[in-house]
Amino acid sequence: MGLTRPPRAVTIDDVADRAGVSAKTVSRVLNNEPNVRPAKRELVLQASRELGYRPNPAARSLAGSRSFLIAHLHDNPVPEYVTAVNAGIYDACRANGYFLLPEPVAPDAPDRIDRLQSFLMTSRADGVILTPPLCDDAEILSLLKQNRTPYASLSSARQPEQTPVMRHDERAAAKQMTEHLISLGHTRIGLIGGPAGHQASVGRYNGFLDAMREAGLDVPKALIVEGDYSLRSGLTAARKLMALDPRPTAVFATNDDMAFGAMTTFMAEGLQIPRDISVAGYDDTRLASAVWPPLTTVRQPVTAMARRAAERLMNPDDSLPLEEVFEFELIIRASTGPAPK
Amino acid sequence: MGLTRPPRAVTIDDVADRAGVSAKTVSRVLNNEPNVRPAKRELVLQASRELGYRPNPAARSLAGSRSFLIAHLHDNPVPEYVTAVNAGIYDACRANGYFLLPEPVAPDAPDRIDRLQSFLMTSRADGVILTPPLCDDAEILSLLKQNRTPYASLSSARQPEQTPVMRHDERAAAKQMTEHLISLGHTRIGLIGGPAGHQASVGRYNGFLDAMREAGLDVPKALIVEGDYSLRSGLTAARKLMALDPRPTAVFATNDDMAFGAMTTFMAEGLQIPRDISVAGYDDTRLASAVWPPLTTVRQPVTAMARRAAERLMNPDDSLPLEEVFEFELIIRASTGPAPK
DNA sequence: CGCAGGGGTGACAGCGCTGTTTTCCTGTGC
DNA sequence: GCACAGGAAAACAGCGCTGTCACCCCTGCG
Repeated sequence: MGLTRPPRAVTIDDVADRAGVSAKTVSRVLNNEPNVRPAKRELVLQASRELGYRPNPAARSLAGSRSFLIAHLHDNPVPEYVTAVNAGIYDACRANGYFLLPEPVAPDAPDRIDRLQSFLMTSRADGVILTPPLCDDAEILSLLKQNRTPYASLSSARQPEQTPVMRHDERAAAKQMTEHLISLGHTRIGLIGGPAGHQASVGRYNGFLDAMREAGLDVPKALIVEGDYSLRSGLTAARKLMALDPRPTAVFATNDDMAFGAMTTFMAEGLQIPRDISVAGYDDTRLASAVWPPLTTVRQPVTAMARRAAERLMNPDDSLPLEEVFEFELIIRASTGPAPK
Repeated sequence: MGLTRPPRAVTIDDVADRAGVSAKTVSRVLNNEPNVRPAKRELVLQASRELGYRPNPAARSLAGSRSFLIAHLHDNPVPEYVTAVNAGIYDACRANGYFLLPEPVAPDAPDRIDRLQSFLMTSRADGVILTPPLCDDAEILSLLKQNRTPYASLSSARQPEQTPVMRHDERAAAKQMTEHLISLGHTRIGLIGGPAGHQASVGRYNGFLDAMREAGLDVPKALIVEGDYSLRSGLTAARKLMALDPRPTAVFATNDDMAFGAMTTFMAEGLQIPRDISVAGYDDTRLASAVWPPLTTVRQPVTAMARRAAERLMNPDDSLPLEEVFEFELIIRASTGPAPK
């Protein structure tokens, strides 16, 4: 059983021989270590190029006791989000000679901590990237700490440890989106929020309140419905909002999936969007521009944030601020329009 | 620069000492090699359990000259597809002690062959999973052959080499879908096909023709429009179909994204789906059930196929047939309905 | 009762790198 | 012209496993 392939030739010794230097010097050159005369450096580089030499990662790992692996722990149910994050980490890894190891974490599995521990020990990943909602999971953070595994996160929550955090200002974004709706004449605006435990939910919720309050608008409890970022929850939340009298003329769902769910409910009930009701989302997933009408939403630079997080992990620099804040962008499309008279 | 972490303790020697056997015997037990007496086997297993021993993958790779890495080369633009494939490979890898290494391949980059070569040499992946449309790329197949890298594919095309191929019967699926439309009374059915070079396109196209021909229905050239599996191409293809007189009463898009594009065009033009025009897709992506109206489509067991492909790669068995055919499923939803009078 | 044959086991030598130590060399100051 | 510091380079010893081979001991058979 199992795969075995004939080993390939070129080793560091071949390069050393060809360049007329020691293996260690080759190692120094290829790892950009100091104390090599430029002439020799060039010699080594050329020999390496001519032979098409690629260091054996297993040997490097074993000798250097690092794996050149960055793990991406993910439990986000939206595949596009995971893909976007992966893309960013991948870029950074490639540029630094690391590899990306994506590792799904079952959100509610009771043995997820054990499995994660096992993953950390078997993979020997040098560092870990955390994304919401995993990044706010205290158990996991403490497991990482205990394993002394460095990590960086894409999160909005305050982190308990001194680790790099990439984020955008969700509160400001949600506020702007709400202001957009208000500027269209809406006064009864429903909010479909995320689960209360979820940190991203808090910022978005507060941003919504900020805008409403500043505009002097009332926010009755009934206008705020809790979802869980799933499409299905958007469906049912929208049904609750529809049942109100008077019903809201606009709905801000705090992620695109719930917005899609809400749109489906409204359209199934015969409402026209945005003529009868406006809908806004959050995240600018791929389908936001694909559905009809295309969805007004907020775009955060997920890939760039992930890239940066991975870079920070591979090139630690204590002089950098732990937190980096990225720009978001309001994407106004056809799903939001003037409030009906 | 770079990450370095304090090495962790437990090695194979620790386990050997505790069990009172040689390191080699521990190795034998943990690799399920024969010639170990049950009693000793149990001893080793227990010692290993007590110490929480995890073999160092770098050392295993170096000594055994295999990387325990399965690469997933992907250039499919639909993130959900890639995610579904990843999930399957991941499962199989986990069960076999391998790791999954996803590697994006830029579809049209001129240096993609060089980059891939470099990837194969640096990663030392033991095997590769190929998905459409990459799996039909002759240059890449020959590169793999040349590197003696084993691979398995999810493909519909006949493979030039003796490698495992997981597929479903696209022609039959497309035929069934077309028959579904015909049974609803449609006679003028438009087809939005994939790019001509794309192998999956051919089967779906032929299945469509099969059904039309069997029903004795005419298929004028104008009813067949070529897309490229992107949402945008669905948009424009639908516009061409709308311009026809008489216009089709149903459209079969050979993937969901193009179907979404078509739906958007139709709805933007004021048509109601399925009252005025029916739309069917292919792939059952996550959003097929999320848009309004939910999309009638074909589901192929992508994850299961990917899992199997990876299993076949890790446990080669010449007695198995190279090709395995998986069941598809017609998912009838609300986007298709009776033909208008 | 002796011997071939084979299963069970351990000793040993690397896999291809890098960290550490040691040696060599070059340039400086007096 | 010589001692010496410190940079450049090589020597060396592993990292933690697995492949190979030698060995032992047991069985079955003549």
